[in-house]
Amino acid sequence: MKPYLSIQEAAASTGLSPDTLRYYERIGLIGAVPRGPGGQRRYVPDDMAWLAFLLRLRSTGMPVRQMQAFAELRRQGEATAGARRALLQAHLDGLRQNIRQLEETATVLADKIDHYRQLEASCPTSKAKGANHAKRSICPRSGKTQGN
Amino acid sequence: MKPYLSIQEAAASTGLSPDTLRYYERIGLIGAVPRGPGGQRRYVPDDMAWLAFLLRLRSTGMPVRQMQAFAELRRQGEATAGARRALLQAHLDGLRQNIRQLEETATVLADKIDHYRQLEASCPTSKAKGANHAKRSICPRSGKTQGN
DNA sequence: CCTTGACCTGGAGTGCGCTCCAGCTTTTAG
DNA sequence: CTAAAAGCTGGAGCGCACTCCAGGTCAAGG
Repeated sequence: MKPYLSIQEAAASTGLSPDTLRYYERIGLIGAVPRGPGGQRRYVPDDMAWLAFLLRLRSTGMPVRQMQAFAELRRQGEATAGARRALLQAHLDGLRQNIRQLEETATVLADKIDHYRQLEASCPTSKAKGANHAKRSICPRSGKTQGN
Repeated sequence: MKPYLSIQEAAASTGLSPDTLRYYERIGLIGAVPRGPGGQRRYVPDDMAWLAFLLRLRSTGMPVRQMQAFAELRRQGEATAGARRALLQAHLDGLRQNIRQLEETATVLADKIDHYRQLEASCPTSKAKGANHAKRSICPRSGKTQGN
């Protein structure tokens, strides 16, 4: 079995494009991918694992700058383990807060959708008008309150 | 009490900049904010509520294009309630999936951090080398496996 | 009345994260 | 051996979501 992947295979396996892989290398997110005799990149399992981790960071909204910082620390070796842990910890803290926020908004959206559903179900011909806060009937009366 | 907010007050209360508020109006995210005699914008509570909702959508990653679509539907009135609900529902579905993904990554990060912590704690002088998957000792032996 | 600061408009500029391109070399299938 | 496909580099270009600017208007305090 091949002990490495071509750039195209690496692209397929990460979901990134070859251009993006080269870009990541250029900006130092992945440093010095080993090359074959013709100068082509040979992505080894280590590279792939690192890429997968980068993608996780990216998917949680870490900006490229920060990933660069992390990559640089990693390149500097063992001595930076503490700094790397701190960076990850900070990111994780932010992420957890972000998740809470998203969950809150998810319930708000769900409520709004429910509201729409009720409007659609219970206001016969003159359809719903949006999230007005009417207490008695959810059907819109008149006046031009424009709900969301 | 003032029944409206100046653009600056609206900015302060939403966390957006006055420029961004004007920009949102230009691109149709908020339509036709009422104006005072001199042409200045007067943000009324309805506008503020709508803005708050937009910000929720934005914070959950909805692209401006989609918010524009939603705003346009809203402008078209009651008849589009169904479409709006569908749009929100789709967004909510995506959001829920996104949250799950983030949670998964959060645990991965937490694990990685734990791993770092153990390395730092148990490998005396030669500090940690990263997330190698060694089974016996977590302390790095030799060879150049570069962990994350 | 006059100044000062907020506001207005249309349009240009910015930072991020890619994405595409030209021009050339290398690899691979027939 | 040849032709097509894939890779390489350096640099330009792009879409998004703002952000800033010039040049002018308006309004509120002294």
